[in-house]
Amino acid sequence: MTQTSDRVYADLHREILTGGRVPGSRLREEEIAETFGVSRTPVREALRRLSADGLIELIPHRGAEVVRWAADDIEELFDLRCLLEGHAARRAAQRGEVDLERLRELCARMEAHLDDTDPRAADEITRLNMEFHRTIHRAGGRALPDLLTRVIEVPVVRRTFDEYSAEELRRSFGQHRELVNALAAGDGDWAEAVMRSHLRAARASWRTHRRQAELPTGQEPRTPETDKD
Amino acid sequence: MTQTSDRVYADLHREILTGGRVPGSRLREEEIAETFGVSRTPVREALRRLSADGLIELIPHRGAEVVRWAADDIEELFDLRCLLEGHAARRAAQRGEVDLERLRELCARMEAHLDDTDPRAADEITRLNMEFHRTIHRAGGRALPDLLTRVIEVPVVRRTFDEYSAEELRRSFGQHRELVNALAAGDGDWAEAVMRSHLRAARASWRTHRRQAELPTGQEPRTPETDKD
DNA sequence: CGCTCCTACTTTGTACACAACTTCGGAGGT
DNA sequence: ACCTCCGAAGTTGTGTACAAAGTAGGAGCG
Repeated sequence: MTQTSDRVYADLHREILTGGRVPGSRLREEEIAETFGVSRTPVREALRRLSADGLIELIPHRGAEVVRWAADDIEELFDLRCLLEGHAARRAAQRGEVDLERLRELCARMEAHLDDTDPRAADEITRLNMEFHRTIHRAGGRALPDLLTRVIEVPVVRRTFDEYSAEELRRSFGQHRELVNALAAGDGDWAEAVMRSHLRAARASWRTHRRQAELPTGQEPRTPETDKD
Repeated sequence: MTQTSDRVYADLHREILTGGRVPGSRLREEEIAETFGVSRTPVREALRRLSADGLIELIPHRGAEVVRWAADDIEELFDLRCLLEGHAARRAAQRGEVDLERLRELCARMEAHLDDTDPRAADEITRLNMEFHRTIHRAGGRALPDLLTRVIEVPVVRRTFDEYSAEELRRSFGQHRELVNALAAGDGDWAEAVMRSHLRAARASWRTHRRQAELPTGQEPRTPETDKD
């Protein structure tokens, strides 16, 4: 659990989220064990944790495969995220234990990448943005962070901020700043409203880019394993 | 994963929820392995799953112990449950794919135990009630059931319907019936409202019985391992 | 030609042995 | 008397071997 297993988990986790492991592809224990140069034992533990995260599905005596999410499921997750993160923002504002300085620092670091043309800038923004939201989750209560992890990671799969236009980025960062203001004011209603609109905007953007990304490839009409569910 | 591990997981899960394993007590792999007559390997897998459920906490090189939940944390979980189950009820009503016949059957079976004096009746009602709520969760979307499991199981620890008075039971069952009506009507607002009041009532009952159970024992002021968190 | 059954292979599930880490106790020094 | 350091006991982490289950391919039969 502590060292080898953690490393395998973290690496597989990243591979799945960045698209190195395609949804539907199988994960064989031995193959992964060889790749990382470890035995199957820590690999198994890592796979169980990924399964608990909802990122892969374990089938008895058959192995694991990366979960495929239909568009409807992602829509549902956006709704849940809106609900739970709105709640987290409200609670964080009311309890007043949120680390405002840290949030402002994260805002500044994200804004510093506004005119950054380096392709890796999107990854960095994604990381900072995740940390920004997580900070609010933690301030919202004890049970919220774990719950939100399951809801957020999935729609984030294969999606980073490189799909955002400069204008969308600017608006998104502006909402972050307003969120910090609402939290600083201790106004739960305000914080929840900003968070909800922030996430609705993200969903709208996702819908737009999804349509653009879908048509060219043309691999959607098949729905290989989804139809039997 | 399939046979031995599942059995160990299910048994430990039940032991924790029924109070056989007290919060704060440690779980040693070897002891559990001997008790069940299996090796440590499936025991480890079961412990990881319980950890993912939020029922136990794993400490590297030290072992696992049953999670202690403070009263404030349980309050928070009731809030989240209210939020998510209300959402589930709304969605279930709007989508109209809920199995109304099954819900009515579960209602009838619960009501049949209203005048049952058998002490095991409370366990049966708890089981039926859980199934009633789960049916609605499933009708509310794909991601909701797993999410709600984590939120609901914890406050249910060591608590069954034997603490309910006959009047509380009757009111609770009446709310179930009204919920079915709201779902049948496809009225999302109605369904959500009924669900939320149903759960708020449950929380009020929990608060009352908690105060009664707390004072006699007098073991609360110590807070053994909680103070360091 | 198609269907069924059987065998061989692939992959996961469990047991067991050893290594690594943490913790607690006592001996020694200041 | 107290603090520090060292060592032994106990518990988890990892590696490896074997058992069990599932899957796919081909041979035999209808």
